[in-house]
Amino acid sequence: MPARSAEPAVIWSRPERAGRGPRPAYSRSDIAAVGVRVADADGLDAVTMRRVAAELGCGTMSLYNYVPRKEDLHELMADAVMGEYDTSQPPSGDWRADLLAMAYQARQLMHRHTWLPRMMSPVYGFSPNGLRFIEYTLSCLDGLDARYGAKLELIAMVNGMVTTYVSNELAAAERTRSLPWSEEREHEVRAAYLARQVAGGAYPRMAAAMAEDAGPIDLDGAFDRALRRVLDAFNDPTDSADSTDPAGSTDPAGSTDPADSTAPTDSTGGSLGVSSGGGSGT
Amino acid sequence: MPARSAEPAVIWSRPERAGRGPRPAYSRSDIAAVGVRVADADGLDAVTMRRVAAELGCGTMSLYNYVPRKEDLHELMADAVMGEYDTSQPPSGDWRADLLAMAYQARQLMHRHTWLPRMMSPVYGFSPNGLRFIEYTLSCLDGLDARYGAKLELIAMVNGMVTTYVSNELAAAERTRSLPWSEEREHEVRAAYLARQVAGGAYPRMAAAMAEDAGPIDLDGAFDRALRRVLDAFNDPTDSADSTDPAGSTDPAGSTDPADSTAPTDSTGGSLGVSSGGGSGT
DNA sequence: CCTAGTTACGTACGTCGTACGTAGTGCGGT
DNA sequence: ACCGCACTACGTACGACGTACGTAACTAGG
Repeated sequence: MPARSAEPAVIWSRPERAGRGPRPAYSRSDIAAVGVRVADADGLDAVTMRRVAAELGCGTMSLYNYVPRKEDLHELMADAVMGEYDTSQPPSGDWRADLLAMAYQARQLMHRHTWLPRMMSPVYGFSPNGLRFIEYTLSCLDGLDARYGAKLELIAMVNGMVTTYVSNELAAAERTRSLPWSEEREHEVRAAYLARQVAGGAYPRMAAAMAEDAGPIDLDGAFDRALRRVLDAFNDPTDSADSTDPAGSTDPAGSTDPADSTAPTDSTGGSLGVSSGGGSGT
Repeated sequence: MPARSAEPAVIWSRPERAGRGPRPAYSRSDIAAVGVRVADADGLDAVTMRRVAAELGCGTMSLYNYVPRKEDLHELMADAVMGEYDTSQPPSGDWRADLLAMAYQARQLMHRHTWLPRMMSPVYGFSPNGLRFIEYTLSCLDGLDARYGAKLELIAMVNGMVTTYVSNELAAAERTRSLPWSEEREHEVRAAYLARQVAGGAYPRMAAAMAEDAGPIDLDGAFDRALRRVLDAFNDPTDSADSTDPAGSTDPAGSTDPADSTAPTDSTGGSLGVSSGGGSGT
């Protein structure tokens, strides 16, 4: 990836329409819609500047007038699908129920747009529809006695769990299709490997797990219970140290890392939100 | 990405050393170590076949003798860092405490290798160290009366929560450094945008959140409590519908999606595990 | 010892994001 | 009115990337 020139701003901070030149031929939502359509149809990797520009009906480089970086295209897409959240119903007064309902909405959203979990990443800036989502979710939490920072963290955690859960679901679903070498062959090879490893006797429990008849685990139920528990955990601050205690309870060790347990400061930013990019490091 | 030729197998199913030709100059762990080193130093995106081959001391295409696809390189890397799990201590007998300890180990692991969360994805096949990790964690759960499928799901859920949590942590940490345009400028622009949005009055709660003095939220504590709750949730199957009930309780709606609430079958595969790739779609 | 299968690796193709230059366009200020 | 400039449009091109392919060297099993 070549060096970036300038222009720090998140895309939302630049106006969609500049005053001076000829009027833009396309709107942001046009572009976002194309991106979403391509991603839905052929996967996130198919969303290239060239492809989107072509489907939009313009030259590749013209797209850069609207979207300075590909990352911004992703942000547009994420914002677009977050517009699908239904925030019309007023909060019921039961914040647990409302948050759970939002979680299920998120799950459906990710089912409709399976590329969404891949770009779920906490990001500093919030998109318009992201703000709308957060504001609504916060309104669901009005009955919860906590600081907004904590509420945002709760929302982030719930969103993260949904992402985790849906990722598992989707991975299981994807596995059954879209193998170039037929599902059986793939399964066969992997199962053979696993069986060989397990046959050594080093992994008796894994062996038992494989042998287990695997009646349909109530995945939905498990997810539901876990979610409710997390929600409850933010309500009453009872038992922290239940009875027993692990090696280190609240924050064991943590020495050799950079940026270890430091600084949960600045609670408003970086809590949740959908966006892309995801810093590589350095 | 060009078309793939053949060879379905996961990398672990091919022997490291073939009998016939000259002896390979490097081992898998050599390669994995280089990949990890590069990723730790310069981010996951810096892990290219060329770079790794160069640092390894061989031509680019020679690397393909060891690693048929870049994805497999990632798998090698993931396996390598999963080898850092300490599974030497026998389970204490308190599975909650043990699982919590493993969660903290995972957190530290992701702090040491910040690229790890990005390739955390449930995958069908398990790497050697992944198997070791799962086997050990399952042994921690010996005292839990549940099917192995459920236990694997629990492990997956905990891992997912850790990933979510650490991703949040890292995003907050990364935000403060590694901006090409100086931190202040970035913050300034984003804050300006956010303030402008919020100033409209459409997002009163977000405004309040921003105005909040943001004393240090007990992020660690919140995570710890949430984790413990989830763990407890898998123990006693009491309250599903606590008192109130959201719009849809166990599985609301779910209509327009492909692969909606179907099929949690096959519990042994696709539960957890570290790997890369992550299907794009289609 | 032979030969078949491996390792080593340079070259090359197709793709990507995107910097840059040029030409055309229409609004804002005078 | 008009003029200038900021904007749009977009072709070309560069430097990555993953990796297919062909060739030369090598070594273990027959």
